[in-house]
Amino acid sequence: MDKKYTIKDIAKMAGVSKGTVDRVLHNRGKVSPAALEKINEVLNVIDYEPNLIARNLKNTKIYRICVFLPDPEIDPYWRPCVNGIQEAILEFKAYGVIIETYYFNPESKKSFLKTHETIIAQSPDAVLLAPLFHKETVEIIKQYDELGIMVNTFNNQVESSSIKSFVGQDLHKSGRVAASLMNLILSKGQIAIIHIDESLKNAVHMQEKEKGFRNYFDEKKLSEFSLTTLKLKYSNIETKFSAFIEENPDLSGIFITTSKAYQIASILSSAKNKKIALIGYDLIEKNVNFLNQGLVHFLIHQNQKRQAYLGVSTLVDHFLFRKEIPETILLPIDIINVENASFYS
Amino acid sequence: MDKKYTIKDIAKMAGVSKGTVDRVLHNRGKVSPAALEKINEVLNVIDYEPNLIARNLKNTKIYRICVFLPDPEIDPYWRPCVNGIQEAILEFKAYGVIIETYYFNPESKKSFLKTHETIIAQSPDAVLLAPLFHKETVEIIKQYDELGIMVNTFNNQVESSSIKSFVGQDLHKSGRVAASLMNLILSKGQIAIIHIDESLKNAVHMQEKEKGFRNYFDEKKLSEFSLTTLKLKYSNIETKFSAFIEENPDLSGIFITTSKAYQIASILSSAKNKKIALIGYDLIEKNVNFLNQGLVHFLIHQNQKRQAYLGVSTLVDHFLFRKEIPETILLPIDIINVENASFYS
DNA sequence: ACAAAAAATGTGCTCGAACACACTAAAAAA
DNA sequence: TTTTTTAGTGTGTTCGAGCACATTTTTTGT
Repeated sequence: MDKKYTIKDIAKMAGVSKGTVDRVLHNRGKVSPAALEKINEVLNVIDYEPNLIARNLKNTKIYRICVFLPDPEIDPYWRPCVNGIQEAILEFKAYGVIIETYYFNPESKKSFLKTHETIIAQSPDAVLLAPLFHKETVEIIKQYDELGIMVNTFNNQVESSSIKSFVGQDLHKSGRVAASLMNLILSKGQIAIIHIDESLKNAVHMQEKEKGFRNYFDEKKLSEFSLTTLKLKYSNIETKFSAFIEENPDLSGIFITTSKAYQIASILSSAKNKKIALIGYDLIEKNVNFLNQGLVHFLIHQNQKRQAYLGVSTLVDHFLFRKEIPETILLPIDIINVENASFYS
Repeated sequence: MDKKYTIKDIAKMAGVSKGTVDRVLHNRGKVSPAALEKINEVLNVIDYEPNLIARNLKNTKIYRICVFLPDPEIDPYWRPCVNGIQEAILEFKAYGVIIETYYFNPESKKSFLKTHETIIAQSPDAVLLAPLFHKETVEIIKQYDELGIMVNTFNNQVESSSIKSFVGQDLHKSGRVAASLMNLILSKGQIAIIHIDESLKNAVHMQEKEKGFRNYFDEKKLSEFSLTTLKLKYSNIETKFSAFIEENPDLSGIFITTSKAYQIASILSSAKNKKIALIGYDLIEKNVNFLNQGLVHFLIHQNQKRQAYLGVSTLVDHFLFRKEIPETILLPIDIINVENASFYS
């Protein structure tokens, strides 16, 4: 009853050879109607599942997957991705899957394209890609497509018909989540939406979050709040933000659309400023420190590690186990405060 | 460089036969010091990883894992677990792993022990167990141990030296998480901690959550709050709770330690009561409905589905891939509000 | 009716690890 | 010296799917 049936079993039951069973199962070669019927009869009765282990054993092909992402040395946001990929490397090494990471400078389209060339030269079976530059991304995806290289994207969404899959988060919704939390902490006042980013290549990212954030307040008709947007660059954070605080004494909440909440928290802490509600992104160490100090109220966990891991593992599942690659995997928008933070790192 | 080395490769390189390499790798049989050294030399240079696929192919053993949990028909709390197990069944069927579920009546120790007998009769390789009755659990675990059946537990923690592993959540911490959210919604007032449970077998569970909840308020010295505990049984919820509301007009928050928040929300909604902050557990449909209506503010996601899935998959990983079973897997305490709920189901 | 072509079916090898078994050579016991 | 033991090594088979190739059967053409 529980027995695992093999092709040999089926052949014996149907009174044919395993070759014929194989032809029926894979719909290849010539099979007489009589044999077809006999085998189908058996297949209808028993519950045949091919042994994936045996199937893959024969397949000595080594799969090469290249992961193409910004250099975490330049933008530490990508550091957790590397960990997720590392995990995948160890897990799938034993299955003959080689996973390699290639970094590019997120500031430089040239570096992006150059890294792309390097990857092409490796002739991988698939590429997992963090598509920062829209136009260039569409271009290189076209190239991969022509070379028959499967492409999967993560973190940033790009609309292209050649893209098979995307792993990431709904940024608009994550902005709304932040807004709902802000609305819980505060009952009125001015709220600043602050974009801080070194590369400014994440403009779409940040804007999407802002839209979601504003959308929540608009939808709920929360007129007792006023929302201001502020863009900061690495070089001018301290001066520009201090000036902003000065000009807006009623500021009661800040939503930081990137993982740089700690920079704002740090300025606020040294300024011994009155309580301002702070909501940011990502469980990086500096952010968690300020969360523990009570200066940051909530962090939204983007789970880059899992994004990268899933990006790779769906590809591996496809190659090794012929699983279908889901079109989009949207990771949950985890709400983190000081009490549950420890479980997410 | 990237090559996957096989035992045959090593044998050739060391100038011995694959049998000798096998003896060295598995430390069995007799090997001359000379051969040992030659092989170790090769092993030091290359990075040999046995092909798990080939290893498992030979192993035609069918593993039987029995999952032992309360009947979801009696307590719907366990419904998601069944889904998680179903997922595991499909995923591991192809590897010759049979996973069967056995239900017991959570109200009846007799049913618990009877189901246990049924499972013993199956002589499984491992059991995944939701240990409701403490004394009986310790007893049956001893039996499993003597029969060489591996035991893994989930959801409820039981201290026993024979238990190999536990998958669940830190209940004390989850109480603290609820408290921190409550403290965010309210600035003062009376808060009720309500225990609702049909079986009352989850007493330890609920108490642990209450302890964590109270611990938060104690630790923060939030004297502007007063905490009251209320125990409700299925039969008397409506009357007893209505009376409680009447007696406590200042009640401003309720923390429900089980998944029955919807029952309280339903009473509050029909009573057209003034805003009372509600925090409960579990993303069951009725709870999510009240979350969407704004009557429930937060739900804490216990992720029973994942608990059950991980409970099974760690066992499978152990049998199939000889992975070590982690002693405890603590799932994150997910904070859910109306904005991010959709991503968790 | 016979050869040739086409259709249908069966056989046998491969993948890599694991392990049983056969075998050789050297050491110990007779 | 011959026999027995044991240390050490190699060979060969198994697992199940997949596929190339060989073989048999049937059909077609002349």
